[in-house]
Amino acid sequence: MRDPEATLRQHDLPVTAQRVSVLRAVSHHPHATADMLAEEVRAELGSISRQSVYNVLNVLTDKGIIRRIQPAESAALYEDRIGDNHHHLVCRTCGKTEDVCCAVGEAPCLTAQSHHGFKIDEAEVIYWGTCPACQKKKR
Amino acid sequence: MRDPEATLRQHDLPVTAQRVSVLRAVSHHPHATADMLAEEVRAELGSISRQSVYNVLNVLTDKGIIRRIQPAESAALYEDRIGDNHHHLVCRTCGKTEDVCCAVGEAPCLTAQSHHGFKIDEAEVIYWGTCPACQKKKR
DNA sequence: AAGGAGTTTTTGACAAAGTCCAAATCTCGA
DNA sequence: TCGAGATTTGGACTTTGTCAAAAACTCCTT
Repeated sequence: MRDPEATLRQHDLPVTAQRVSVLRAVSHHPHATADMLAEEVRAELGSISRQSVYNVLNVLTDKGIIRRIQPAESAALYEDRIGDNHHHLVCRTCGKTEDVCCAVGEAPCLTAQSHHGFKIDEAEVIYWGTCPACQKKKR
Repeated sequence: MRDPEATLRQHDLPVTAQRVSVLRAVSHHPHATADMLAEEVRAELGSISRQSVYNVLNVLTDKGIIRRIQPAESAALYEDRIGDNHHHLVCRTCGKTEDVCCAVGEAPCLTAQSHHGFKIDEAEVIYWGTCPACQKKKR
């Protein structure tokens, strides 16, 4: 994210310290939870309410400025990188999350064979496995 | 699910009324939440504690007798149909969930290009879209 | 068929992640 | 600089689920 303020203005969102800081936090810490981001923002601004973090994250997500991912058994994670249709790799043991390029092609990168009349707009893919660190620990 | 009792015995699980009933409920109502299943079971047994529903669902999931799916913004859903590596189609508006056959092949049906050293064991795919009913309502 | 060891079920408290609402505060155009 | 309208706050509340201890039950053994 080059310039949080400019990004907000581009989307007709009033610029507030909370929004700028949350946006910067998401940018610097991809795949962080709302809670982790709140910590980050507090380090910068001194304080922010829990509700504001959620407000900001919801607005940014609605506007398509950031993307929300919600792997099973985890709080929602947020990321900066949007529009490139990449997917995620999640460690079953420690929850570590990494980006992976789309295996197939353009979004939606997969097409269901029988779509039951649904109008599909996204194919979300999560690869589940064990990260290198957790593989070692288990041995 | 042909015979809930036999299934439980095959997995060395003591047969209890609660387990039999929950298993039957999952079988008759694929993609139901723990809460919906509890309702179902109450209609059959008269009552069951919330904790027992979770206990049973957890045991059955651990044993691989049923499968848990957790689409974003929804409570966990359970289903009977396992081992065939099918995926899901979820309506963004009403949450309606349907099965779709795997678009590619055997499990894990996709392989990430760069796996970052992870040992991948499953590729979970969720197709997001709008179901026929919700498409009509919006117009 | 009864006894008992070991599981399950139940009950009630607790926790995490979010949302709802109203009051206070802030942003930005005029 | 003012003020309308949007945002932030604080606190209560909801949902989904887990923890722990006591009561009840299952099923093996005799």
